[in-house]
Amino acid sequence: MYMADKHTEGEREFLESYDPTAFDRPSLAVDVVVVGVRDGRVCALLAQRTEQPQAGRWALPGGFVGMAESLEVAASRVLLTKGGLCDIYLEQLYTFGDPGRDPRTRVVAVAYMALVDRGRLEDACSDEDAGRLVADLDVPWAGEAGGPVGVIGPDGEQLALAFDHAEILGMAVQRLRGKLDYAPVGFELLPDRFTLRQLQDIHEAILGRSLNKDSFRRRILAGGQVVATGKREENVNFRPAELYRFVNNAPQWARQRRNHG
Amino acid sequence: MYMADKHTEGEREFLESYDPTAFDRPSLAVDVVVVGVRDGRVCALLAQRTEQPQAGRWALPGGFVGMAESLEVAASRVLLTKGGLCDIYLEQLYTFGDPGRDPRTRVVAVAYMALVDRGRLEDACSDEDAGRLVADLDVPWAGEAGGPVGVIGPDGEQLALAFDHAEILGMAVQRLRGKLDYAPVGFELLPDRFTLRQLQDIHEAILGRSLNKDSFRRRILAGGQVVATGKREENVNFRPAELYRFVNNAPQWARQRRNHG
DNA sequence: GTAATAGTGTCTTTAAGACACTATGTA
DNA sequence: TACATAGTGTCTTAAAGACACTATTAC
Repeated sequence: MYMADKHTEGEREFLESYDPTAFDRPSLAVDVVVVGVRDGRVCALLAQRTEQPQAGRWALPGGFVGMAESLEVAASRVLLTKGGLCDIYLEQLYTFGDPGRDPRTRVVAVAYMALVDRGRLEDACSDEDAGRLVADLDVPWAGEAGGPVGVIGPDGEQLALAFDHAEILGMAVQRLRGKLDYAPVGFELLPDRFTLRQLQDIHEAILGRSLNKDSFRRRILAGGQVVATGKREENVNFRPAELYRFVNNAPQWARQRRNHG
Repeated sequence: MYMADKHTEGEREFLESYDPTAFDRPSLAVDVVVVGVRDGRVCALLAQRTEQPQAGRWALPGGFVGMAESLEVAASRVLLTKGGLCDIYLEQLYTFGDPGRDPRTRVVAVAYMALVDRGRLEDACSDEDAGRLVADLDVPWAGEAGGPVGVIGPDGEQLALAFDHAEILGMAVQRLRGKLDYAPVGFELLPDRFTLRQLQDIHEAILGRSLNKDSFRRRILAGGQVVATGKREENVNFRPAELYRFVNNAPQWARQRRNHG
């Protein structure tokens, strides 16, 4: 057995018991939660499984990690080959490794979360392929409690998720909510130019509750991460709002945590 | 190649390309950062490597993940066999998978963080074994910036860390700092009965800065997570402080996130 | 008594929530 | 003009920081 022998000392046991070919080892995969916000609801990209096991169920895009490939590169590859997306924000979420989470064999999945604006999300989905779908999330808990999260299909029905992917989606929502008050999450989910109202809608969708308009504006404007462009939105039936853009001025107390790579 | 074939559709490529025996796959290990606080400094358990590669350098306790073993169980096993510790707080930190992080072969490490009070930490270290050490951390950044973290030996010298373990320690410090204001971190690092001053010392050590005494007391007492025991500390040369204990009253807005298992 | 730290009361400052009000676009 | 939303000013409230003050124990 690989298990450490208690009778040897220190790190020696670690090395002596190590033989890269002698033992079975788990398969290693990455699964990517591609998150967007659409009409005030958080949504994610899913693909319907066509083969056993779990045929017909909806799964996160994923793939196995190659021997010479970093986890981030594997996630980017999945994003490109299964969603046609590149150059988007990506961060590691959590690693799911319960034996039995995949009925075929032991598969440990490193989950990543990608944030895309609505336009790019719909491009990823409109690849004619009927097996792909952007589904709204149904979060049954408030605050940061956490737990599994369901998905709602285009006709309002609950979709069946494959494996432990409801848990992975739950972790993504939990992480998003937690990051919202110290990281520029919203800007990854919006186009380059956006109104403060659009940004507030994003925040409200992620948190699952409404926010105070005045306080939100004050907080965002005081934060110094947005700057007015002098331009205004068009094609609206009422007073058009100022368009802002995100600036990464990285103040000294910078709290950004991008890829930890 | 494992890489998805772009010419097939949906999840089919995922399944067709999958053969659990056909391809090399990374080894999977867990590394555990056993964190404590000692004399106002955050410290961690390390073991000196006795064999190549990286012989003489200091490493986190770790071990390979068995085929039928969950990641949490593997981390608990490492904690028990390499530190004699059981039944302590454990949470997943981050997964480190850069090719080349281990010179022997591709090893992906799921890092966990364990929190122990000072007494148990010193028990873990005092196992006569000279290859084991509890070392103070040297955090070269403020706030939540993140980055590698060094360790200081008993004579004040900087110790050489193995592999990417300085990065893993950095992630542990970053996570601890981030959790401090919404999770009952300090209680895991203290004995059952503690004074508010001890709790404040823990917070200050983790954050690396001093805190306002009044505000800290108000915040902790208002939080409802501690209750006075009516007893006082003993063997001090001045007015003894009230001893408190932690209560998990789990209010409805509960923000605890223990093991995500 | 003195020294040293525990613990309280209160003022100031800061940021969020509430809400009334003005501004500016379309139809 | 009416209407709908954008954006501002100000009052209230809650929590943190500052600081003076009292309390209690060892010596």
